[in-house]
Amino acid sequence: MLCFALYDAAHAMQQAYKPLLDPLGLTYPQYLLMSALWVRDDQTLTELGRQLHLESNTLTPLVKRLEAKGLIARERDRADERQLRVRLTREGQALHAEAVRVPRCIRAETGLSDAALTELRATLQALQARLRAAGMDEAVG
Amino acid sequence: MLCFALYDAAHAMQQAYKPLLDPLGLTYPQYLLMSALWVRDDQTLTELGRQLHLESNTLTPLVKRLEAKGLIARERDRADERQLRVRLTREGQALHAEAVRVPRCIRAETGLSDAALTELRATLQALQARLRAAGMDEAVG
DNA sequence: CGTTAATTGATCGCACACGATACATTCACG
DNA sequence: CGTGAATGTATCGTGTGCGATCAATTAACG
Repeated sequence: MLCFALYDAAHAMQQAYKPLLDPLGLTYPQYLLMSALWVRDDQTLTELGRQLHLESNTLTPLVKRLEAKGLIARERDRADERQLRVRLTREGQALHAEAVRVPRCIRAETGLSDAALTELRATLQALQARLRAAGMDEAVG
Repeated sequence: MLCFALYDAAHAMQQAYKPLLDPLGLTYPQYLLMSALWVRDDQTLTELGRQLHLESNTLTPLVKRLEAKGLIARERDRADERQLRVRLTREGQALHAEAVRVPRCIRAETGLSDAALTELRATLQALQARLRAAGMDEAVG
């Protein structure tokens, strides 16, 4: 059962992150969203949704909790007030410095070589793309 | 970011299962639990938890929902009344026949060869084991 | 210019998942 | 035997995720 191996490994990964993220006051999905903003700041909700493959019904409360922590700011786009722009606050930017060591700790725990890690990541990305493409076909056909 | 690739692929897998599980009236975690019972019937909650890596606070409502659907039966062990034994009902056993085609459909969607699928599964199992082992060490140390 | 269609977020309800805790049952020890 | 520790399950609160739906804003069309 590949499906269970994937489900199980994802849970194990989330639990491995937990002790590292707790001191930062972040949950795992919150960390992923912050990571997206650390790569590129000032994105709209739709843009973040496209990257994380999450809908507004998941993102809206997620973003609101990060706002409540003072890590990000939410404001409407002046040009198109339908769009919500999400930006890092000074605290949110500062947290990046503390968070940089997190992925290194995880990489150590996985015990994977650089090559193995890169290959696994590529395999998973391809798998995800295939599964989503199959889903799209089905919706069309 | 391996962590996101894993997170994302697991979500894609869950979404790929959805259209196949909807006709069966099962969610993805419910399907995984049923699969465990289809492999070995009449297990205690703790045994199921060890296989799925889930706690009682997740399993109890999950099992109750499957009981509400009439797929399983919950009853206390006669010898040790602390333990809850979970058994398939006739309907639960019958559902197995309808569910056998599900993993084949998914395997087709992944586009993975037998060898690639086996290797990926092994890699994920090893990764899960490493991450959980690292977590145990930390708890001890 | 005004009505309609499309886009964007937000809201609601349901189902996990987990930490912390409570409770009942059984076991171990004196 | 009786009492406290250990075991097994259930409950509570928080935080995702998603389907369905709604409101607000903008764009498109006659």
